[in-house]
Amino acid sequence: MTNQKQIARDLGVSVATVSNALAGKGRVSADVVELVTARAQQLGYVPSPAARALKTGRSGILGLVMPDITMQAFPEFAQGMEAEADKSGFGVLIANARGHEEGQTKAIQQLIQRGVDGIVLIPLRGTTPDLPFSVPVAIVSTQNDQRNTVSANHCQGGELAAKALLDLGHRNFLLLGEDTRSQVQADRISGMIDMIKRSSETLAVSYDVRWITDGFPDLLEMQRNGVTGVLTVSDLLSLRVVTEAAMLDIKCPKDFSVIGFDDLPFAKVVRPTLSTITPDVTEISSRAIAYLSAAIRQDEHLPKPVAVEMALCLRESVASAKPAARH
Amino acid sequence: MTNQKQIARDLGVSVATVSNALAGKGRVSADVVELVTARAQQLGYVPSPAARALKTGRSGILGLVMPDITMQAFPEFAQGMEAEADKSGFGVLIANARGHEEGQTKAIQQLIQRGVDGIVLIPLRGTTPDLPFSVPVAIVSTQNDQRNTVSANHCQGGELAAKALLDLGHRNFLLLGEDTRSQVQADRISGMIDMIKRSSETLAVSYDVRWITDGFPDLLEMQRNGVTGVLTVSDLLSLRVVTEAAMLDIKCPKDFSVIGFDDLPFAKVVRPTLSTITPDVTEISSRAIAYLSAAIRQDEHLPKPVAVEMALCLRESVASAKPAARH
DNA sequence: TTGAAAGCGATACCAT
DNA sequence: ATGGTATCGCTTTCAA
Repeated sequence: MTNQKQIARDLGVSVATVSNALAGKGRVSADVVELVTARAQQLGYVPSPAARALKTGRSGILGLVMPDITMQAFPEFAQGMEAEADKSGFGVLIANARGHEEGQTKAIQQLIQRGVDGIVLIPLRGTTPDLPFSVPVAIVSTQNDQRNTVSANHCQGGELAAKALLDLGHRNFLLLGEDTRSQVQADRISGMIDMIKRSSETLAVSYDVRWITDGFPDLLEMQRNGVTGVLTVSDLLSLRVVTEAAMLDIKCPKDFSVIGFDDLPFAKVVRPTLSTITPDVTEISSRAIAYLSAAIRQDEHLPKPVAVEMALCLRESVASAKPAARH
Repeated sequence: MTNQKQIARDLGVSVATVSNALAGKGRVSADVVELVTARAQQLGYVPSPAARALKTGRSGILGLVMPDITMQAFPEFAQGMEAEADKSGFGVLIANARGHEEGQTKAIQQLIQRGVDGIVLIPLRGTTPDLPFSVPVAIVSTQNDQRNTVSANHCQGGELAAKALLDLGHRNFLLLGEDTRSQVQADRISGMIDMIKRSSETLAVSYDVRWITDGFPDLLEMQRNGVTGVLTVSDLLSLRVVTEAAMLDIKCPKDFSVIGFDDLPFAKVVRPTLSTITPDVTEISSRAIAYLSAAIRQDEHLPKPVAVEMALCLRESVASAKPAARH
């Protein structure tokens, strides 16, 4: 591989000059800069990241720890992360917690051993990993998590979902979660409940919370109870509800409306297309990286924790409640 | 950060001894090894990857270039890649081609600038990127691609899907693709066709190939034509077919059977659960990495290109063809 | 404006 | 078995 020494020799200048010329810090005459960059180009010079890292103490690499790479919203998040990191000149090294706490700890250790400058951690549900002192960590969790650095505003997302159905005339709700240990899901559900309770002062509303770890709810019973609004914590659950219902000849959106979370790739494809609460992945990624950047350059003032607003995306899976369907 | 020099000073030995002790190459007395490792442990010593990379010329990092991170099978593949790379002591740096060829080229360049030892490339459909000379690249495409290093055997997968439905008595097929430019999809479809044609010597069979870029097929017409077997190139398409059909009161698997590809996460969740042809992601990843490992250590004999067998996974979306439904 | 030289931390060769 | 030291490629300080 071609290096600065070779360029220096070719041009009869010193490596220091080559380095300065390439760094563009203006210590060198324009002519020399011209010459050096031209020759560098010619030789296809690529600076050695190892040497630079050794000298500067920074690798320019961030680590991304996911609870389980097959987690639903991972692709979008990894994509957002990569794009935003790239804007700030960072590369992204991925690590997988493999679904358990030891894996998570190991993933963090490994990233450190690989010399990352900082880590973005999406914690496993229900765990509070002990963080390393050696590199800054940005935690993407939920606003109710003590150590949260940035997250979507899951409560507000839940409120948004509930409000959308309330506004369409729905009064009786099924709230569907998957895993009670997930703080994210708990926040989404609590947002939904808040909004429904708030409207109960002026309206006759009801809701029932179910977690599928206790078994999938009986949709026929749900219908008998006059439920027309289903709010789930994930598009995957929405998909399950819609298709299970179809097998019982309960049709969405004719018989009930449903809103999920995360705008997973299939949501636009399945019929009916699924309404969803979408996180602003770009904004979340960009803030996580801004936090790490600040921490890495040892800024005094680190960005305060924030919860990024979620947005409602209405598709075919919601419709107005028919008067007949109301209590 | 603590380094070898510090350990050497603490123990009154030389850095060379520390390095040798830690490397465990047996040049040092057992006592000293003991001492050194103990002190290293105490101080939480982590070797500097930058220094090691500079000296050895290897970063221990592989790059993974995806066509578009939101591509359907990405999470599984990234996970498999990361796990297999980890086994061989490599880290994985992700890069996103962002759906276009320039992005793909840029992604490759960037990984090189970050000092990766090798690259796993999943090419964008219909592109033949020019590869760098500086690092080895393993291409994961399809067996009909000249430069393929390892891939799933998409043809065989297509045959498997067709055979499964033929065996269940289906005779009239709709083959559904998404994008004609995709070599992977072309191979899957051609495998299906091969199998159907082969059986046409003894059976009365028919098939119709459609690409959804030409519009989504008319499922009512399909039913009128007596089609009971639907083979798609992706579970996402299967999902669309099943749910679009449900809206027309054409039920799967009562009225037709469907098999897709890739075993996407929702396939087990939607009702009916979707039958699919699954790639052996672990095997593919492991072979890609074996290839790169060999290329990196400049082995004479690089592994030959291989196509890894795909497997059939039968779920609720297929059933025997009812005699009445046959021609 | 340019150059010489000192490191960054680990490795490996050559002495001892 | 152990130590001294040159080296990897780059950045940065200090001199010229």
